[in-house]
Amino acid sequence: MIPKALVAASLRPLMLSILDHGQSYGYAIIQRIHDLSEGQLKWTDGTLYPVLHRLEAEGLIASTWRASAVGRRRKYYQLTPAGQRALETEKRHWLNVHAMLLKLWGSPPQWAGT
Amino acid sequence: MIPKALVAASLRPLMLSILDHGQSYGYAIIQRIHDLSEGQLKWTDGTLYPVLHRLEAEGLIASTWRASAVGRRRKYYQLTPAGQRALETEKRHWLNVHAMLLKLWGSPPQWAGT
DNA sequence: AAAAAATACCTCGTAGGCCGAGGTATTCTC
DNA sequence: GAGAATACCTCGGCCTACGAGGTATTTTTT
Repeated sequence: MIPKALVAASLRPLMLSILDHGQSYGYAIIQRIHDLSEGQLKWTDGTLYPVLHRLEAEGLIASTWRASAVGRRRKYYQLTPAGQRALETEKRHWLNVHAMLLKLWGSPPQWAGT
Repeated sequence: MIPKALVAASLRPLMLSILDHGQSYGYAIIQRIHDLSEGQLKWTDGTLYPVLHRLEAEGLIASTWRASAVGRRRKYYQLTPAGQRALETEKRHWLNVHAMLLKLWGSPPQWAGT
């Protein structure tokens, strides 16, 4: 199971990235995450909704209630321009840290080969 | 500045990876992180030591006090075999999440090119 | 047409962890 | 021997994931 801290760190970038592909709503996002991770990562709605609300409060996403063909109405979220910019920033930060890890993983440990 | 959650998520993998290159001690590790990140990431000792203690309590690293040529004595930490395995697990988890992000970043958003 | 199930959203409390502030011990410098 | 530098440690406040419990609407079952 993916550690809590890593879940926390990937929540925002994943959310913003998913919405960058088009508007979506709570349950669909949970499903999307589950699929993308091939079952490794499971968000619950208790995790998801607070994040959505926080992102909306920050102006990074905007919501609209809309009826669907089936089932009850859904609250669709979509990226705002600020959200697009935030996504770029999140990307940069993630890649920064990723680069650090690659540096460490790339060169073998001191005692390798002896 | 790197977001708190991302700092938290990278703490353990970075720590284990650094020690995988050879034993080290608190202040040196802080310095190493600072260098690796090119100034992006700054750990404080208030962050570092609790993590080191936790890792030691989990048996992933082991410590030995040793005098140095200059300054006061230092507590050197090194990876245990369990730590090596934990590093591999951390790596796997990180790469899992990284793969999810790449999937999302790799294919362009729906409306791209229109 | 009730009752039950399914879909979809929301919120609170607990627990866990970062990290600023404050503290100790040792060595070096003047 | 006073002060600075090095190195380690700890406490408390704050933030956040998420399980449990809750509401509203639609669909299915009997």
